[in-house]
Amino acid sequence: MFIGQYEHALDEKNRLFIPAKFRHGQQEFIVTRGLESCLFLFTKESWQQITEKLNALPLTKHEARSFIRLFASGAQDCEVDDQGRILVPKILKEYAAIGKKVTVIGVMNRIEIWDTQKWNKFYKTTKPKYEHIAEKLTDLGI
Amino acid sequence: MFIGQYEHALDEKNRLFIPAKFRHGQQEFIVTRGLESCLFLFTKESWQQITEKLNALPLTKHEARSFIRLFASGAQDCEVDDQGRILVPKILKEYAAIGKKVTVIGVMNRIEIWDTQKWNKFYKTTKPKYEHIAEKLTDLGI
DNA sequence: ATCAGAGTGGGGAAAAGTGGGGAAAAAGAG
DNA sequence: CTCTTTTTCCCCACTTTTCCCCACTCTGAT
Repeated sequence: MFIGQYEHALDEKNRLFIPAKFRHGQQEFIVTRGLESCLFLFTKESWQQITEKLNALPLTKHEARSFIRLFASGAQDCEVDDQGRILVPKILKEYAAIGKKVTVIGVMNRIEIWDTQKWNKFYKTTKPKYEHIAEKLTDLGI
Repeated sequence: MFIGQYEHALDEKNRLFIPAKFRHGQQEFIVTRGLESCLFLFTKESWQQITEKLNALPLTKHEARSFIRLFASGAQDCEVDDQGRILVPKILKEYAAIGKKVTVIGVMNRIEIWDTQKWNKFYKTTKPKYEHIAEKLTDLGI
């Protein structure tokens, strides 16, 4: 279960540090195009689960096929080096419009990689909604 | 069940003492961004319950994705050290604008961490309302 | 007075995080 | 196919943060 938020810099060699709390032993991740122009990072296990779910989708639908195409074509293996970093593929870096400053967040079964500016913007606009839903949760006795 | 109010200082290493009455055995908590810019501290068990309820919430896909993103990104594991302290993550410290003096309160199934100044302000403005609501409750036989 | 548990503070080792050099491998040009 | 350029990877050196441990104070109970 990945949770938390971290800021890291992408160095000139496009290497990104993966926080120690996200690694716990994992030597390898799968990166792919995410939603809202961020990148998704999966462990091998959760990648497996997702592809299984995708395969269960009604493939006759044109939309589903297109989605899987983009999802799979953007995916790539990422090895973690001895310093705990991965190399961000150029294509995905461009897709997510990642600059020098990067925000890495844990979202339960996946890790997301955001350009820090974009993340801040997303955070700002989504926060009011968040508080609204959070109030609902506390009303439910949480 | 957490009740009570305590004041503690955050030391230079951002460590916060958790009152003994809040610990009873717990070696680990989950901290998250709370409402009214304080921090929530959950036990692992109630965290589990929350994530389960989250999945049951009737939200549109996009809403759910955004909410889980904010919720998970604001959360973090906190181990209690041998002295009964946790390390407050920098990002969350900034979020709650916590200074040197901290007020820790028990709110039933969660603990809340407030900057003492903020807490006092909140307390002052809410107290009259509290008495008002309390009167209503006594009408109900409580 | 003594003791035990609660609460504070700090030193120092270990781990996390950062940056860069240079070899090996891959890609592109002629 | 060969040579050059770029990309990838492995290694080393360094800074910062986190964690573990010890020592101390304070308060209340016996």
